[in-house]
Amino acid sequence: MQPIRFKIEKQLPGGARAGVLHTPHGDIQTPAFVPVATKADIKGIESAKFSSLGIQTLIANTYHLYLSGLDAVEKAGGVAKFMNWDGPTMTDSGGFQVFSLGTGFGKKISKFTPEPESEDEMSPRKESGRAEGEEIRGLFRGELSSKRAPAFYDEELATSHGKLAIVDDEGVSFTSHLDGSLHRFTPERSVEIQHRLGADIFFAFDQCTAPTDSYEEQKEAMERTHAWAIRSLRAHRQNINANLKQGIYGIGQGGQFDDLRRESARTIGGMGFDGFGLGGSFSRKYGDDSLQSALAMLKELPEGMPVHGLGVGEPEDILLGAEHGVDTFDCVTPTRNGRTGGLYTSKGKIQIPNAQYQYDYGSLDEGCECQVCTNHTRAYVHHLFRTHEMLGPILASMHNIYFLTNLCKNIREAILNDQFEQFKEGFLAKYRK
RNA sequence: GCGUCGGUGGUAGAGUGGUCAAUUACACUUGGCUGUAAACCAAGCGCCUCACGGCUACGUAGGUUCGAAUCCUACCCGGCGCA
Repeated sequence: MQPIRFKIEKQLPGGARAGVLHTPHGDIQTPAFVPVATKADIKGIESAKFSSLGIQTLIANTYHLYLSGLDAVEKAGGVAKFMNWDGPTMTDSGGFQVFSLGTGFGKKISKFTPEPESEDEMSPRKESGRAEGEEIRGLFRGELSSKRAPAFYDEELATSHGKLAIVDDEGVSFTSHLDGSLHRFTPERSVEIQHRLGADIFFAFDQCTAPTDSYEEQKEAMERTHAWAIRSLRAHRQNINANLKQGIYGIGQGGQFDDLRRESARTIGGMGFDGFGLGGSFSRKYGDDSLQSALAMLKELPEGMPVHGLGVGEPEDILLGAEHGVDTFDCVTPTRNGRTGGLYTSKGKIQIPNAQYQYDYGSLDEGCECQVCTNHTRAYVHHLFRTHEMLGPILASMHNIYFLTNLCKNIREAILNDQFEQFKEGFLAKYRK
């Protein structure tokens, strides 16, 4: 029996759908928002509070837990048990870190060739650093036997421009952002770690890109992601025990190019994954709306395959995604914004530390029924931020999470009641006011 | 009373003849944050101006100097010591 099963309860002609995602640790009513628990915690929020905030599941991170805590998590019986959370969990593959640790940002990231050593400086410090680098190079070079000249790890290159990671076709080499130690991920390694983390749903190792990357770069990353998807899936299928308990989602890429997106969806969709992840980076700072392109993938996927939007978390984007049939959304927005003073309200985002809220004794978001809004005022949360009390970021994060889980809940109900359009228009009219 | 050290922008605290409207931190104002290297980052923060630029400023008042927050004199205020 498959660990992950998805049942669509109702689907609208435009694609929006309400469903139930069955996992070994319970059902997820979709569309659903999935808070990010990078290092086995939703920053600032204890697991006992999850349910009251509408949280049905969460997503932890392979990269971070691999660097610290993997053994402890595994011995505890997996991320969920470790956190004392009895609901479903997911883990991300670490693929995003390949991007966020510096291979992205429009830079060339693959197939570096060795530079002849320059002999211009003789300081002992330089010397020892280089010696270490040489060792690493030799190691990685020796491991690889593909006909294509694989990239190798070059410490100097990696740490220049603030980069910590270098990609090649086999995998990615990176230095820990914590202590600078050297590591390497491959699809097989990512899957193995995710087996040990034991989430109900985990993701294939992929290469994330930015919408500012060129067509060639997007294509290359997409093709590499496809190759890694096959390897991830194969690695997973070889572990029978894990197959009984965990489902694996493949990730499609393609950036801002619809044709690549469609090709990626068809390719990944046809591999036999339990679900599909919309890959990419949808931050507005890139100025390009690659989310629209990503949504082009939905029509290419096998019917009934659950779809997860990776890193999609602004209310407007969740609405847009759900409208096209995205079932689950994970994002750091509620916790990161909350921690830094940004609050989601039905009338748009506000900065609670701003001076105008000092004597505002109204609730954070009028009409919100979350435990923060029903118990505290804007003035109080403002004060907590001004005095740097940790409760401020906690309360703000809690409210934001509720705001997004509740948004998804409302979307779901609207779909089931054939009122999606009305709900969407009503929400946006107020939110964008 | 004598001696001595010190008085700098909202605060603390650099600067000790020109490159000083004045380092830095905090505070303050406002932005930003989309698979978390993020309890973070950025910008602004004397007055006027879109800007170029101008004006007023480093206890107060004078003075030396081409030029002073920086040197001198007096005074005011504060710390410390001696009476």
